[in-house]
Amino acid sequence: MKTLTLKNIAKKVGVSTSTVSRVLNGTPSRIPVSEKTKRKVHKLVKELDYHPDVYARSLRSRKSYTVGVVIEDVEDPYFGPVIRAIEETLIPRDYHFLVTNARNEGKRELVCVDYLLSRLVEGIIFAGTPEGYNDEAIKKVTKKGIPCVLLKRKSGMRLPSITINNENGGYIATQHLLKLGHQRIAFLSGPAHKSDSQNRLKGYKKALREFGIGSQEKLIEKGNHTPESGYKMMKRLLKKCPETTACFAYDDLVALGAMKAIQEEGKRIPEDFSIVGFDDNLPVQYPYPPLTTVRQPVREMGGRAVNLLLDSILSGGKKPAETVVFPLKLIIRQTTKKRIKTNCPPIGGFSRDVLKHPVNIDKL
Amino acid sequence: MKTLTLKNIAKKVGVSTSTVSRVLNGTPSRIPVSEKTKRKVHKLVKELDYHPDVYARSLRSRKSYTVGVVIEDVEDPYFGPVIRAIEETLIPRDYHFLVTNARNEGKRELVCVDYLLSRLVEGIIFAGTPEGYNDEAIKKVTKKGIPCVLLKRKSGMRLPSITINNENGGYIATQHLLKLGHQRIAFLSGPAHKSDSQNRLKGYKKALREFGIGSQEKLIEKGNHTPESGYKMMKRLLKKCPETTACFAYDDLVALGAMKAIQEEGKRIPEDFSIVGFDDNLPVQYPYPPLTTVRQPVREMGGRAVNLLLDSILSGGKKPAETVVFPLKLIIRQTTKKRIKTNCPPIGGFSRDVLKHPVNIDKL
DNA sequence: AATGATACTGCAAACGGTTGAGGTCAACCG
DNA sequence: CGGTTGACCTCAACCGTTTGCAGTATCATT
Repeated sequence: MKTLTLKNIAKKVGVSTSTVSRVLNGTPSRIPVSEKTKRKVHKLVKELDYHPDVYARSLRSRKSYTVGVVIEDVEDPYFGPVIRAIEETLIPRDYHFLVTNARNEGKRELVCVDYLLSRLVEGIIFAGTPEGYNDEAIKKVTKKGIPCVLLKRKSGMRLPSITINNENGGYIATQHLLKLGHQRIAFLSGPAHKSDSQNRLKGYKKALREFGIGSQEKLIEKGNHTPESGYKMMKRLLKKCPETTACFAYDDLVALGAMKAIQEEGKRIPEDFSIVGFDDNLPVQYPYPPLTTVRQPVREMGGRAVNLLLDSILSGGKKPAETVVFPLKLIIRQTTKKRIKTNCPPIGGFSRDVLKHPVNIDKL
Repeated sequence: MKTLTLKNIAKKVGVSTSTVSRVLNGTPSRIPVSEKTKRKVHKLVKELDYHPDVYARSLRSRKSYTVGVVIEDVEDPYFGPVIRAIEETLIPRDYHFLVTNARNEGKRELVCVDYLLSRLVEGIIFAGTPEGYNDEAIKKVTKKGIPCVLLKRKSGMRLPSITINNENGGYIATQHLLKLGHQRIAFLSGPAHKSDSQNRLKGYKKALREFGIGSQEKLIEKGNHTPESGYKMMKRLLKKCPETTACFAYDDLVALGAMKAIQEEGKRIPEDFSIVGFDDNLPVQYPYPPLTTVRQPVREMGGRAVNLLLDSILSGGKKPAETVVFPLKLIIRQTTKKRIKTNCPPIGGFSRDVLKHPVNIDKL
């Protein structure tokens, strides 16, 4: 079977390959093609189901119509929806993509990038921040003038980025608990050096302040973002401050671990203890009880990353380094509940309404 | 900056491009190259960090050194490790891969396959069985003489396949519960028409039979593979047969939903009720309590799929349609426990030891 | 010494497109 | 009517490899 080429089409229509090519590529270099030939070519292309050869095309034009994606870790369920979103946004814009896996190792990003560059990708999305990351891979790419977009990827470089408002996330989570009447609210932090962690903590503190409750150092536990860590943190916390009735966890996995510790200590969720997570990955919607959490609009974020990148590619990389911050949404499920009043006096001894200024309960 | 090409290398070494090409490709068509030139070329290639242009190479040779992967649904966390495993096995064998997402829609497989074929992939792994699947996509590929491997992909075609022994999985899960002294053991089935479901059920029945306990229709619930379904099945079950003390769930998600129902009904896990799941996806290791489950060796399966495919490609597709069945392993965590004897009489009224033959307790 | 085989190496034609530099023709301008 | 313009189209070079074919040098064989 002969392969179907431009030449075949050209011969059948009765024009040169150049013309057919120009019809197919929307006539670059301002050379017009008559409507009649256009129609004839398009008709035949459709009839014969002709698709130009990717390799020939890219060899000549030195373009790949492809963008690369460096995923922090494909085994992390967080990135499934990211990939899906990227795919869904890219295809309609006539681009394709190449996924690579940094395996959660910063230095593997370089391997990924080398591969992508050898494939002549026209842009790269860095999705997520692997451990031990640095900017080497990103620099290598930008140095070649290839546009990058950072999606939840930390970096010291000024580049278009997609992020979330971690502070606001911490704020709405904590506010929710406060509105339910909780006062002794703990924060189970992720890695202390991570900015995510720091910002969620900021929001947590801000909410407490606004409700006239100062933050207490002893209610803030530090760990990392695993269930084991959540479990340990909660164990420590309950030993130290058994009167705690609620907590905001760095993320859903931490929350899952914490829930285990809470229930092990004989407390019921949410009757005795309320807990809020962060992320809302699919699988955490169904532990018992289903987790109240702060949802990231992952799909939208992935889509936006693609659009930012494509705009940058198509405009010749002359776009400013826009940073898009996505809003977060509290998803109320069944791990949070109104605090049952006990004879334990409220913190500070007076009601919220009376308070005008934050009080640091450490001093009381 | 001039791009580094074969010609540059050739000129510097003082030979023709043909020779350099032959050095790099291990002399096809049995044409020898002197050791001296080989050395010189290799040295220079390393020094200049030359990598042949993928597009030129593929255009000329009509080979892509690439295999395609059709993933049932990238959002399903099951496939993260699959992708990782494929990657890890492929790279050392000097191949690359292209991932496509069937989005859990059978007919989208065709779109994926078309894309992969346009990229001249040399083989395709079908990972997972999307809903509404049929063999059209697979047929399209095999018709072109391109090797396929099926990884947990159902199909009516005789092709190299990677599967698990579902019956054995059902067996070891149920056996575990039986050994703990449970007798009224339920099975929360997945979609009844799925062979996975049927085979796990078979194993379940077999174990019961071996322990001298017949299976009871009323202890078998039918649903699909979601937590919601697990929740509903368990609710129904506990209403119908409150004396049930254990269950084997179709998969981890079903188990998660079931756990919710169990705990809502005031039963403790595992003190009052034991439960075993299936799959052992990462995120289910940390609900409260951590789930006892049947683990699939996903990594190994992915790796094996790649090796099967590559062998088939390199041998020119003359390999037989081998089917590899992977063993399953029971991972005992904290949702299963020895049954506490109550005054509820054992099924059949006599002990296990006395029984030589299976008894259908429906008849008792 | 002529012949043949063997070990290398180079030439040049592909592979299937893209694209800049003309070429033709009709319409339009002064 | 000569010259310019714009629309439309073709020529042919080129992208960076691979590979069939042919060529040369070396060496053993008869």
